Amino acid sequence: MHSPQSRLAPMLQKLASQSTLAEDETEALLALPYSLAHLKRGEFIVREGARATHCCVLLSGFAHRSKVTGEGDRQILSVHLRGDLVDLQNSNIEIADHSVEALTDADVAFIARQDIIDIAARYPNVARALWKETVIDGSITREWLLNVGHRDARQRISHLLCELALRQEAAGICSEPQYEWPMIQEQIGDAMGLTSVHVNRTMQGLRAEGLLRTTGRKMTILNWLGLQSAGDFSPAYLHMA
Amino acid sequence: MHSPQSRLAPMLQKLASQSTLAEDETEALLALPYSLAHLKRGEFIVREGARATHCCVLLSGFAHRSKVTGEGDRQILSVHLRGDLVDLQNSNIEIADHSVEALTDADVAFIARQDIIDIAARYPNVARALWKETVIDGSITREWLLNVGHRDARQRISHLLCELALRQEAAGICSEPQYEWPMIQEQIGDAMGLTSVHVNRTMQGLRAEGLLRTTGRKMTILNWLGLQSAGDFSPAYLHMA
DNA sequence: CGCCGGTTTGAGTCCATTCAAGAGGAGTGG
DNA sequence: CCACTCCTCTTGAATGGACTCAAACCGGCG
Repeated sequence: MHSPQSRLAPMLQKLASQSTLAEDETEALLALPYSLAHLKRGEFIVREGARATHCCVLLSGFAHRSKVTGEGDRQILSVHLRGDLVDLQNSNIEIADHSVEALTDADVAFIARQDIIDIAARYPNVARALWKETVIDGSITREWLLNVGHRDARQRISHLLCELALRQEAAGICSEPQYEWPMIQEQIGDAMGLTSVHVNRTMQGLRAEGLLRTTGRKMTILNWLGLQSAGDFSPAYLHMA
Repeated sequence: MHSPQSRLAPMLQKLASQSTLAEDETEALLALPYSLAHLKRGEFIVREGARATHCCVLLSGFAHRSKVTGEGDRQILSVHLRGDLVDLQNSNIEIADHSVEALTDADVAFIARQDIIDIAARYPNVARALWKETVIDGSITREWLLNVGHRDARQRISHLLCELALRQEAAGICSEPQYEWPMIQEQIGDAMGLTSVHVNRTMQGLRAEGLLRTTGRKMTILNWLGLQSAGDFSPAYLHMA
């Protein structure tokens, strides 16, 4: 790839893993204007209800998207890692319907909403790739809905662990059997519709079963098949190549 | 609109309510080839795991999308009504990640996947409208995730009632205070992660509070503000104009 | 060394489930 | 027109998974 050095390479890698892009399309994507930012854990990238002006690409670290109920309970909607176009949907709508927050320290690039719209208008195949990205994001959200709606705590948590492990491998961040584990138990609870207390007890169970081990912010999966079956996990919904 | 009579008008109405389309774009959409089918309640339109070949437009009646766990529990992911492009995401992926099923008798039009891709490639603004449709669909799924993850039974059910009432109004199907009610209690349960027994008891509560009345497959909302507040409902996530 | 964020533990409570069984209503066929 | 069936809604009683509300523990860091 002989285009000028762009920090957007992780985004390209992600898109290319799900769509085929021509040379000129790749170059146009890499040539997108962007601004960089380094975020500390807990900083917000977008706030629910704010006017959407930019789309954020994660260059390193982890982020999550969330919404809150009127009573203040938070639902984490998805977890994102390097290369993800975190709030791509904001290219299409005026007002952000959820927040985006850094889960760990993170490097991000902001691309102006209009630039996304323009490149999509100029390159139909790029439009299709971005659209597909949105579709896959939707598929993951639907699986989470199934997870939260119809699986018990042990299954939910195992399922989440499997998903993030697999996505880390796909993004080339980590490989079997050790993975980054960016979430604290309270966040797992907010993602899975459980309390942190119950997450704690359930994860103790998983460890006791010999399925995994955690040390700090790392996780080791000791029994991949076991964890997969504990989580009723099958990766089709991720639509990986 | 002086284009040849097309049964796809409800789809146009839906798209036009969320995006502005030029005359030629409208005509191209209405000129899409399609095949018609009449479905009986309970018939499947697409099955999870099947190869996606067509995209389905609802011309009348209701449909839902769903996934099942390995244990056979069903999660209803969304409910659709006239004008909805029910499985638009299938234009972008090979294998359907969920099923689509008629909730009532319904008329549908099938549009070939490739035709959707082609029209999107030719008309960037149509691509954008379809993409936006996908984005809004995702927003609704995310609100459902919040609903199922962090609200109690009374809130969940009230929220669902509010959403479907509002969408029926937007689609011009019904108007205050009486609405179509296409779901049986077991389906409400499958949508909200509850058992039909508990749905039953909870809805008795809502009726006892004087919030609504149901007769057969119709529902009357007696206290819109009350139901909205019971469901912690605010319509921003629907991204209506 | 003491604070702080995160994890762990305990005991009591509750919302929702399970497992039946019964009632109502709409359609069907004799 | 009645008997029969199927589907949906309703009700009851017992059970249980997850929650609440603390309090204690633990490791890292200033």
